[in-house]
Amino acid sequence: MPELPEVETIRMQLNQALTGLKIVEIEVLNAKTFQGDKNQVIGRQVSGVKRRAKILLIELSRGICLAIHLKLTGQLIYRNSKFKIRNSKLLLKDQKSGPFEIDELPNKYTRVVVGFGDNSSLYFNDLRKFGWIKVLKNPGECSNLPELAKLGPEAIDEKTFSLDYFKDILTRSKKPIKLIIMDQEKLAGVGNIYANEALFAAKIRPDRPANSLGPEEIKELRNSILGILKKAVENKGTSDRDEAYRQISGEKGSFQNYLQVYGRAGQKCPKCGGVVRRIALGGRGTFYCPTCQK
DNA sequence: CTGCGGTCCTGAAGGC
DNA sequence: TGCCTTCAGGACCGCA
Repeated sequence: MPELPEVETIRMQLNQALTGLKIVEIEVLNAKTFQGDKNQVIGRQVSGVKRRAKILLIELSRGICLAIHLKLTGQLIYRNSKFKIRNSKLLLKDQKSGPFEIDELPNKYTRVVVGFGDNSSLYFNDLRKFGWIKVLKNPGECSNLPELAKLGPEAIDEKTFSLDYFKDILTRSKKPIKLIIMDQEKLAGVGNIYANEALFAAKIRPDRPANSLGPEEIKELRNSILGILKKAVENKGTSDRDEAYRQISGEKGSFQNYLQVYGRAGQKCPKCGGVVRRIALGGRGTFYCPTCQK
């Protein structure tokens, strides 16, 4: 599922691909996915692509902005004319790592298609239909959007996500620590995968009450969150089991190769050889090593 | 304020 | 084989 590193990867790639292009068409295949008036964005040029937490902001001319949340199964795939058909599949040309097979678009999960002036297209695919695109009229005042107004500091930014701030929010709650670091109002951008991985790296059990962490543990957990998010961005995100997340080319990320506990219930802990356990916290799958994490 | 559970949605997996 | 039930999961919403 797309979390901060996946959305940041998509942001950088879209910023490179879309900046300067003019939107000429919006095709809405699932009405609930696109909220707002598409006529307000048609004819406008992309000035840049930003991100806040897990939300993408495609900024357009005249102060209009498209906000996009991929939720669980959203993908943004960008296609231009550098494709050719072979055996009903498409192959991407001029890839450094050699051509790779990608599906034809639109597919059965395509909910919105954005067409640009150079004949390229951006496909919003979303199996579960939880994701959305919203038209914002005042991007300079993104606080107008409830989803943006309440967000905590960016979990990848060591300045606003300071040690003092982290200590403060942890000492105020006795909720399980994993729920706190996944709470977007307290810390923005961490989802289930990176919460599990950061807690493993910091050797802290996910069900520990937040206010039971000592000063060294708090420091260690903050460093783990910052470090893992940065490494995940360097690896262009995690394309795990349900295969939902893709880069805008359709390629997978590679951070799934570095996962230690997420999705590995019953398998050996990579550190101690014990068995990774799965519990439920806040109704979400939670993975940890009972030996390594205290 | 906190905490809990329902809701959205689809496909995979399990039961019989 | 095939139908039916269960479940995952980010964020919101309503209720106790």
